[in-house]
Amino acid sequence: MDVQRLLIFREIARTGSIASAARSLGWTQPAVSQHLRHLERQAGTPLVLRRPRGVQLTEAGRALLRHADAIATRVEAATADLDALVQLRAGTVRLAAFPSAGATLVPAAMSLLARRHPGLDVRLREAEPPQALGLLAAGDVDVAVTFAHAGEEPPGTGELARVPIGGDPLRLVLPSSHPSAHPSDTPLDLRALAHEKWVGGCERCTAHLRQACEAAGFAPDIRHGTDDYVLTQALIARGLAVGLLPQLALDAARDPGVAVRPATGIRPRALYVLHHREADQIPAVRSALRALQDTAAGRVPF
Amino acid sequence: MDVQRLLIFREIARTGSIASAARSLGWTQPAVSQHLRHLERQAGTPLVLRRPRGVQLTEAGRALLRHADAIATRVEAATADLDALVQLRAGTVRLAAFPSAGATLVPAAMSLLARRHPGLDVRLREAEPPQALGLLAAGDVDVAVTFAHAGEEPPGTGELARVPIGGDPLRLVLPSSHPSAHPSDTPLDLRALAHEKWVGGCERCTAHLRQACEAAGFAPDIRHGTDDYVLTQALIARGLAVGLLPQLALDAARDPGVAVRPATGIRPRALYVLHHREADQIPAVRSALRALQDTAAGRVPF
DNA sequence: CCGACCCCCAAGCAATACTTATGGCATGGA
DNA sequence: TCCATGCCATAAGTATTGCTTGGGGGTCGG
Repeated sequence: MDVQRLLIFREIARTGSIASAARSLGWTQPAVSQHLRHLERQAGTPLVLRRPRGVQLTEAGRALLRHADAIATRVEAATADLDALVQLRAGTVRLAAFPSAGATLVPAAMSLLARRHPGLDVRLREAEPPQALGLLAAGDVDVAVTFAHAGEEPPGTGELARVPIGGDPLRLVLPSSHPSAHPSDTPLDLRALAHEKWVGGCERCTAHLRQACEAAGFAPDIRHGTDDYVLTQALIARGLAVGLLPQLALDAARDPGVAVRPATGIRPRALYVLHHREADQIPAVRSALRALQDTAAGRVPF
Repeated sequence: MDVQRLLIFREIARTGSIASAARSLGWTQPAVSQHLRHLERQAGTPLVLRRPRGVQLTEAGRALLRHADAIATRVEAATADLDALVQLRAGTVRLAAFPSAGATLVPAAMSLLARRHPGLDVRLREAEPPQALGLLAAGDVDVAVTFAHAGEEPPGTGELARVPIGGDPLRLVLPSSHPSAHPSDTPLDLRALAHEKWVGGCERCTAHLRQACEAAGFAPDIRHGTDDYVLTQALIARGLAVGLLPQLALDAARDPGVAVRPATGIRPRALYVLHHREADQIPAVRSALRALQDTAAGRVPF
C-alpha cells in the first residue's frame, strides 16, 4: 500500500472530486486520476464511484479514509516534533565532563545554553577523560569535555571529532606558610620544590607531574595520590605536601590555606570537546558545542 | 515529509544498519542510503549516527521512529480492513426492491448471500421502482430490484447499469366462483373479462392494464386501485372485481378465495437489477448481483 | 441545445529512484 | 602488521515512475 497515494486519496475525499484535489495539489487532473487508479488496483476494489459532479466514496473508500486521516495526523505530529528539535524548542544534550571543568566551565556553558534555548534539556555526567570516551562510544553521552597534558596523545580518534577549546595552565600549589609562597604572581621554577613531598592527581596527572619533574632534572617524592582537588589542597594547606594543580581546579575550590604560583616551563593542559564525527549536525549538540566554546573563550586562555 | 521514506527509515532502525535494511527490502545499499539522506535533509537534522557496525538513532531518529511505527500499524490495519472487504469477510450491501420481489425473490437471494458470505451485512429497503431510482442516485442503496411492463421504458439510464434477471408473467385473477375460473392451467383471453369490474395495481400497473385491454379491443372498467396485492386479492375473492397480478405477487401471498389463470397475449413484466455503472466492481455489490441472478434463474422464467 | 464541469485514455517527456562501480574507515583475526 | 570483512558514502548510468499535454465521452443546468 502506497502511503503517499493514501494522502492523495484523502485530498480527493476532502475536496469531493478528482479535479478539485488536483487543483488543491497543484497538479493536473489526470495525475491525480492515475494515482487513484493505482490505489484502487492495489486495494482490489473501487474506492470511489465516479459521478457527474465529482466522486462518492464507496464503503472501502470510507474505511480507507479513516486510516488516511489517522496517518496524516501522525505525519503532522512527526513534522512538529522534528521542527521542535531542529529549532531547539525541545531536545536533550547529555554532557560528560571531568570534575574541575564540570564544576566551572561546564555549568557556565549549561547556564548560557539554558538561556539561549529554554526548551532544551541539558544533562551533565562527571567522568574522567578515559571513561568519557567510553560513554561517548556507548552512546550514553553526546558531548564529552576532556583534557590532555602537554606531550600526551590527545584524546579521541577516528569515530570521534575533537574540538580544542583552550588551555588550562598548571599552577604550583604550596602551603601559604611555605617560604616560596610569595610573590604569588611571579613564576616559580619546579626545581625550587625538588626536595618537597608531593601530592599527585589522577593517574595521568601524576604521570605528567613525574615527567615534568624529570624534565626539570629531579624525581619528585610523590607521597600522596588523589584526583580530588579539595582533598589535595587540604593536604597542602596542612603542610603535608606541595602539588601541581590546574587552574580550573583552583577556580572550582580554593583552600584559604594554600598559595598558588605559576610554574616556569610547564605548558598548560589542553582542553577538548569530543563528539561523534557527524553529531555536530545535530542542532542540540551544535548549540552545546557553541556554548562550550563561547564560555571557554571568556574563561581559559589558548 | 515523505511517508514512504519514513517506512524505509523504520526498516533501518529495526535492522540496525543501512545495509541490512537494504537486504531486507531486496534493494542495494546505496538505494537505502540515498533515501535516508533525503529524509534527513527534509528533517533538517541527522536521524542516525553512522557507526562502524551500523547506525545508531539520534534523538530525532527515535522521535521519528515512534511515529513511523504508529503509521506502519495504521497502514497494516488499513490493508487488513480492505482485505476483509475484498474477501467479503466484512462489508455492507444495501438493497432496494419493490414489494412483491422483496417478499419472494430478494429474501431468497439474501439468504443465499448470507450463506455464501456470513460476514456480509445485507440490508433491504422496500421501494417502488421510481423511488428506488432516487435511492440509488442519492447513494442510499447499492442495488435496486425493479421491473418494467412490456412496452414500458426500462428503468435506469446513463449513470445506472441495468441487469435483466428474468421475466415475471402476469396472471388473470378471478374469484374462485367465477365461471371462467377453470381450467386453471389453460390461458384465458382478456376479452372474456371485458365486462367485469377491475382492480388496478400501482400507477404504472394500472396504466399497463388499461393498455393491454385496449390492445385486446376494450376499455376496462377499473373500479378500484391499490398496489397492495393482499388487498387486491381480498377484493377479488369477495367477487368485487377481477385483476391482473404478477406471478411474484401471487407467490408472496395467495388468497384461497381466488383463482388464477394465464393470460393470452400479455407479455411478462421484465425484472431488472440496477446499480451504479462501476459498482459491480465492488465485491459486496458483485456478490449481491450474483446472488440475485442465481436466485432469479431458479424462480422466474426469462 | 450549448457550455461548464466532471471523468477517462494514450502518448510523450522529465524527474525520480535504483543499480553498478568505486573508495574510505573501523574492527578483528592470521 | 597486514589483510579480510562489513559498514558507509559518492558518482554516474539507466530504467522506471510520474506528471503533462491533447484528445474524447458523459451529465447537468441555463
